[in-house]
Amino acid sequence: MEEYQEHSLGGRVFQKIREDILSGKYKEHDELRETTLGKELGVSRTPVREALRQLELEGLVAIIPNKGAYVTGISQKDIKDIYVIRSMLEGLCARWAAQHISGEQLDELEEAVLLSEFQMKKGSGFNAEQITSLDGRFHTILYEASGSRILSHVLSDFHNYVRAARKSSVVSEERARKSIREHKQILRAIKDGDEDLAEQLANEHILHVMQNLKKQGYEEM
Amino acid sequence: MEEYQEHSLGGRVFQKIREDILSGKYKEHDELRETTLGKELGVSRTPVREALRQLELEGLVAIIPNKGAYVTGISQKDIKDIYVIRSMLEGLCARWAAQHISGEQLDELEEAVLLSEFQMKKGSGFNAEQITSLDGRFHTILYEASGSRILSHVLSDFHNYVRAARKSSVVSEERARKSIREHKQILRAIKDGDEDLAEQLANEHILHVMQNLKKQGYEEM
DNA sequence: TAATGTATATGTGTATACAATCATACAAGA
DNA sequence: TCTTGTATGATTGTATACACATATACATTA
Repeated sequence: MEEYQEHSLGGRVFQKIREDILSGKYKEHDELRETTLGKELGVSRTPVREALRQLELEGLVAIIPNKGAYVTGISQKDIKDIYVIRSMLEGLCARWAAQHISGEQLDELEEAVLLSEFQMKKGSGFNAEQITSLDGRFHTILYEASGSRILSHVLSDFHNYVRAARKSSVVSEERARKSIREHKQILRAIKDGDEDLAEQLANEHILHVMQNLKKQGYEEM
Repeated sequence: MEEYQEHSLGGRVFQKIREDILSGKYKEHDELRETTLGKELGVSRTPVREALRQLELEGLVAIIPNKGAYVTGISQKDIKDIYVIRSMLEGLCARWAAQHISGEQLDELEEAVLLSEFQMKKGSGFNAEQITSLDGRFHTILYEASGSRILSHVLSDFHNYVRAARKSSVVSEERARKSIREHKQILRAIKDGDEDLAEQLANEHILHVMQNLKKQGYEEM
């Protein structure tokens, strides 16, 4: 389904601009000119336009007809709101996953957790990049396991939104360890088919991530 | 922010195609050819392409590179899922609204409720169109009153998604009456600043809408 | 007959051209 | 000086042209 985003120019332009907005390269109220962006990325206006229209739908860009496209960006409050919403929906997701998950998906979840533990135990290095990626993997599998296209879609969107924030979230090795432990508990509950526990744990897991984020200098939210 | 959607060709094409998918004119797995759509709507391929890319992001269309765009549509299960998710988020929304709502927004909510009651009491006619519109208005104001751009965005999206379903939802005059009464109670709780009650009532309100939907022949979900 | 290669047609992907709109600068008049 | 009108440039909106990918039909060959 997301093939397009990877293979086409327009898709890559979309991802690139989104990345640049989320990472802070383009700041609030910056004007995004089609020709300029096109030149920077080495493409014509057409794919840039398509990307900007998509970004508007995502709420990262505001388009004023016949005038221009302006960065809306994402504030600290937005991130906080997303985590609150996510905590509720990840709970629901875990509950549904406990009902619907397939054997194969269970295996994939196990693998993600085991790989995470392996990466941690490998000690010394503590590859934040890898840990973040595996964390994303765990959640993505969980989304699909919910059996709900809609829920998966929303949660994936949010996940993307806060990716920038998440990078700084797992840098703490201590938090990473706890996070993996929590993943393990969620997995256990889902395996046991304990919906209530799975929901509660997943809910708390996100709240913990949020609390950790606050500690790391996002307290102005 | 949504100016673009109204004034530009691309925006209107987007809305038109979305409407046609949600209303069932285009069915699951139908292929949407750019040239064909362009001819039908009297525009060139360019705005059609932009619209299709946006629809892909919304999940209503799947694009396979160099092949075509296919309708994904929205199943009964999708609608059911949306209502479950909405019931949680509308609860959260009402809670936040109870905290943040402005005097002006309170007035607008009151007005929406009063107009609804007026429409109902006018008896005889029972303008479903009007009632549905006012229901949408009530919720939209509530979304904004939450003070959360993110939450408002998500809920608006869902609202749009199930608009087709909603039309058949309020046709029952009895349900319309109850719905308005529930709106009134939610408004009261928000006015009193009773967050817990507002959340609970809004939550139940959506569940009631869903139950009503089931009664009306969506039981295969 | 079945399999494979080639030609052709259809549709998408991207670039470019042209039209419409908006912003700015500057000049004329009150 | 301030306002208003006009010209000019820049930028977006839309249409079209061309390049590329894919599917289908048909011919060729084993």
